[in-house]
Amino acid sequence: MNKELDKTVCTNVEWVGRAHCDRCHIRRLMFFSELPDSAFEHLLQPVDQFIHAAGSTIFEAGTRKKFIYSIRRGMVKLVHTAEDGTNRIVRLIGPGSAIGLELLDGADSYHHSAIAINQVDLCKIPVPTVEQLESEYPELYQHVVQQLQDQLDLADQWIVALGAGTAKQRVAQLLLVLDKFFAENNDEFILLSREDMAAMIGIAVETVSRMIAEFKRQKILYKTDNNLYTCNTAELLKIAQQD
Amino acid sequence: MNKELDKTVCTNVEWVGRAHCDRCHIRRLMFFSELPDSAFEHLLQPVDQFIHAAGSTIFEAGTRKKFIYSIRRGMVKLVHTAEDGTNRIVRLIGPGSAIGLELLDGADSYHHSAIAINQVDLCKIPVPTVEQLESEYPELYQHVVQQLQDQLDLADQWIVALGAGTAKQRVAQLLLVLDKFFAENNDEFILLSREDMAAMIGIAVETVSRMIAEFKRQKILYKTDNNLYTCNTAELLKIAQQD
DNA sequence: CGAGGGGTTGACGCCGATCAAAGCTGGTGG
DNA sequence: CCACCAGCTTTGATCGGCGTCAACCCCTCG
Repeated sequence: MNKELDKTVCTNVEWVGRAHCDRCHIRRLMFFSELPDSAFEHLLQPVDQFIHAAGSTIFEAGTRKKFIYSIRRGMVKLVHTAEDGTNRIVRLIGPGSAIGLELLDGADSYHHSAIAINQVDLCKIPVPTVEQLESEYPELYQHVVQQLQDQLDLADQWIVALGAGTAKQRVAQLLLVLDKFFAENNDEFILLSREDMAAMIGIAVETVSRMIAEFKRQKILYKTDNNLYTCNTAELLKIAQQD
Repeated sequence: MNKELDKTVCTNVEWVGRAHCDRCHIRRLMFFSELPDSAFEHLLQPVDQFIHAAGSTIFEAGTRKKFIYSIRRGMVKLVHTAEDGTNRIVRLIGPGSAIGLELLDGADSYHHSAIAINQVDLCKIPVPTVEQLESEYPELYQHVVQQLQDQLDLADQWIVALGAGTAKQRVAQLLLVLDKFFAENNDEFILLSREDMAAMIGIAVETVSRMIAEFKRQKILYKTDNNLYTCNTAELLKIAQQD
């Protein structure tokens, strides 16, 4: 695979302000969805809101911080970097999901690196605050369980869909995943860099490029805007599953 | 991949008896490890213990049962079967781990099929019983979270180690995984069928066979007993990571 | 304007899928 | 007890897909 060492990593982060969960207008999507407003009156440590620029690192694998992050907007990749510098994207995380949950479970450092793909808007929640709220409101456990189960399903889907088949099938599957990922808003989705796509499905960058180019030529993949695309899902499904 | 339809599935199951969790001598390994003995006095529905023969199905994906299973002994494979009959092994589960946890989270059917690899000894726990105990003893949530997090880590490891690299590297990684899986007892481990190994790492059966044969010839993999093997982990690591 | 990064395309060689056939093993029944 | 068979494993031969190296294009930014 590709063995590029980290180029200068952009870590452009902007502090938006203290989060006021009791007044959050998307709270039902977020990590504290089940809690009553009163839960936030005496937090051990405050929750802060940040905006990360595209490409900036949210946290790095192995570092011993004590925060989990709930994604409000944008798309995050979880990356595993091997000793030899090879890195593999293990999961894509979007709005409403949380990352760094391994810290809630005795882990003393993050298991992956988390990097913003586009501009990401998130809440940074201290672990002690989560633990405090868990003890006061056991229903929060339900939410953690839900989050973990969802991510486990994602990981399994990753193994099944993106880890087998020919290069063309995998790219088709990947496009379907991206399409579904953005489905809430509209049919359009952001096409990732070829390098990211290659790191997701474990094939060479050039091969990804060839397949994408072929799909474009066959009008299975249309460009609608700058790097917004639409795809013919029926056709992609056929390709992904043939033989 | 291989598209064999289900041959006659062996479902040889033997009921061992009612489980008495309060007297279980391996309870600290099991699903109810944190609970006091008194917790089991008034269970909504009883916990039963079973022995599954090698190859027998514990549950099938999509079926609407209401039980989770805690593995006492043996090895279980979680299998995803695609529409075209292709099946892929998504995870290996061993003693102390639980399967079917998706039911605790609103899922109305199992996400995978679970099949015993060798003889498996397990406890069959009704979901209502778990929910009852969860409400009485919130610390049980911690254990569920732990289980899910462990399985998520396994899935990620699967993606990283078994989903990339050459066929030789993947087989080497797989042997290392098997070795670690059995590490508690001794160095020896059971070598799976070529078909299972192929379904884990997404390559052809014949290729797996070739690689295994090559490792045997190079004395990196020794047969010690019937189908018990030992491996030279240092050498395998070198192979798995080279370039 | 040049430099640099990402994307596309071409040429080539090797890895691994596929098809085919031949050991090997355990189980079954005569 | 042996013959036979079915299923698994091994090995060989062939061919296509894809990784690799390399050149070129396009766009952005200094």
